[in-house]
This record gives sequence, C-alpha cells and structure tokens, in this order.
Amino acid sequence: MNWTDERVEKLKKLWSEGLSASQIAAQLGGVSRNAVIGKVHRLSLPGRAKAGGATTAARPKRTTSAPRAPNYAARVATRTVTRTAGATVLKEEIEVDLVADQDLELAPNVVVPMSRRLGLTELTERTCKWPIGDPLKEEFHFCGNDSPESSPYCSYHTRLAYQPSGERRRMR
DNA sequence: CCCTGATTCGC
DNA sequence: GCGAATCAGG
Repeated sequence: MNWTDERVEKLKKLWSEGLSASQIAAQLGGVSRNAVIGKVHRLSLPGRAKAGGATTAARPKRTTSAPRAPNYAARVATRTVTRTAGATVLKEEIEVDLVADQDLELAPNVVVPMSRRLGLTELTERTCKWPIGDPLKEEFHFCGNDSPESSPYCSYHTRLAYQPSGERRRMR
C-alpha cells in the first residue's frame, strides 16, 4: 500500500492524538508499525518524548481513590479522554450495574476496566475480545485490555462471559 | 515476554 | 521514499 494523501492525513491525526504506532498501523491497514514509524520520521513529525514511555503517555492516569463500600456509580472514575471514549465509559457503567443487579457480587478491588478503543484488526492473542457497543454503529469496538493466559477476554470480562445464567443457584 | 519508539540501510 | 530488521528501553 502506498501513502496517499488521505492515509498520510489520518496518520498525522492519529499520531497527534497519541495513539501508538502499532495501533495506527492497524487502523490504516496494510502497513506495519515500522512503516508508520518510518513515515512519521520522514514527515518530520514530533516523536514521542520517551521510548516505551509512550505506553504511559497514550493512556490517561487513573486516580486510584481508596477502595470503598459498594457504591457502584462512584466506582467509575471520571476521566478526560477523548470525546468518543466518553461514550464508551458510559456504556460500560451500564453493563456493570446490570451485572451487579443480577447476582454477581462485586470482587474486592476490581476496578472498572477502561477499554482501549480497538478495532477488529487490532486484536491480538493477548487482548480482550469483548465487544462493546452496537456492531452496526461507528463507535463499536472491543475491550482490548490485557487478557492473561491468552484468554479471549480480560479477567473482568471473563467473569461476565461465562455465567451459566440462573442455573447455579443452589450451589454453595 | 509483552509492548513502545528510534535508527539503519538495502531496496 | 519505503519499511524490515535491528536496536534501545519500559
């Protein structure tokens, strides 16, 4: 694939938004992260302050307040991410409440996961494949958080994933 | 091992 | 100009 004006423009945009080279590569499609980085250099775009630190730079810091009583709504940290991410957070709050409502007692210190807004092509063996949003809509994406043991979901979504439903009532 | 960006250098 | 290979780092 070659660098059309549109692709270059998108590259500039995403890069300035702080997305990592690999994420940008995935969104553009048809190019590797190296290609992206190489292009960034050729375009003389400002690089990231520190290598590897980009991981930190790309994600907003979470202000971890002390673990508290079951105050569901309050568990969702207020964040200043991107406009689209804002909608995502809202959706996740809803999911959490539904679960808490059913049965599942919330775990000790499980923090509500903030999804990365990964597209289908950005998923790897180690990213959570939990879908978020309406597949027919534009804001649809996957959780994308780290999933241990190459599990299809992150630890948080694994719990939501396999819940046989109301079967396991008498157990315990 | 996973990831990140930076650089090099043959194409 | 391009980007895989490589390097350097977290």
